[in-house]
Amino acid sequence: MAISKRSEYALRAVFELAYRGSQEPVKIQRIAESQGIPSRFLEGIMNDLRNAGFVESRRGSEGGYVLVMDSGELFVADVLRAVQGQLSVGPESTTGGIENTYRAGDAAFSQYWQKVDTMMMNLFTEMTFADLVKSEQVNTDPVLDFNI
Amino acid sequence: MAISKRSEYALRAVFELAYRGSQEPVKIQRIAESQGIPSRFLEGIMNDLRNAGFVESRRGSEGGYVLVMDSGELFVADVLRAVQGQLSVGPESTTGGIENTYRAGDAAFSQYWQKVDTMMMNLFTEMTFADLVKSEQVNTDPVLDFNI
DNA sequence: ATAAAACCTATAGATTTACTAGGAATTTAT
DNA sequence: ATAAATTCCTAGTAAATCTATAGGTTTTAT
Repeated sequence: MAISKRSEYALRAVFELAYRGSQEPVKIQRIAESQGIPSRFLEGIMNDLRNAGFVESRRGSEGGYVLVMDSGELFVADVLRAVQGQLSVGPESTTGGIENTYRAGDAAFSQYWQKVDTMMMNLFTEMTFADLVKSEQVNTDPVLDFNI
Repeated sequence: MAISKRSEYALRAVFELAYRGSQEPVKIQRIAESQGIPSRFLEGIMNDLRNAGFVESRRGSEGGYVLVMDSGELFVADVLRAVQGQLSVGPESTTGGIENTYRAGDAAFSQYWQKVDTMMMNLFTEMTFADLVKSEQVNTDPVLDFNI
């Protein structure tokens, strides 16, 4: 699994909402401009996020999107799952043909890819958007920069 | 980064060589049949592996490929690097336009993807083909199956 | 000499990705 | 009520990437 542009945009959009921490809905246009995302493209992404239940939307003049849950309870893994098909790193299982023949290495690789996937998922499941916001603040706030 | 079919084939091909442990060259046809890889496709892959210096080839009637190094000194990461472009998981860096504007989250995400990549690389760099062969034997040898 | 195999280059078909377009539905401001 | 703003829904397209195939050249063992 590679992080697609779509996934990146989804993460950045949620980050933007968490970063602003606004109770008022934020428009797609705003999010798009702030994060450098094509706005029409972002529409579809926000839809996925809404269907997944992470954001609520309001239409009309003062419309936009609001984070439903606390950013400390929303994980990178959640968003990735919502916008990206599968999250596994290993190669696609040969579901195509009726491959019944066992090949030397099947067991070893299957086990290995499973391990890799697990490690990956752990990384994605450990990181919340609150963490990311905190990290951003630490990295950009000059007051916190002790290296000057 | 997702593991492409090409990468999977490369790993399986090297595994096959390590698994056989033969001093005699193994033909592409044999590798392809054993591992279920399209043989013409495998040609290009073996070429990459040769250019990377992991296998040596012999042409002609009794030709084929031999592993150059001990399978305990060859890592999954090496093979992936040889056949797959980049190994990073995070999204492509926006090298396209002259994007100079800093966006909220750049620091946080950049740091995060770097961490993810590092963890990934560790997984790939820790696993040798000798390990995989061992794992395959443990998983398939009935004598070693204590769960019966 | 012949056969068998690696090697080289090109390319076709399929799939995925990133993005765009047009309009319908809904809410707010006036 | 009307108009404007915004989300929502459904296609579709251009480009890239990936998988695989094809034809022919070079090398080697017998």
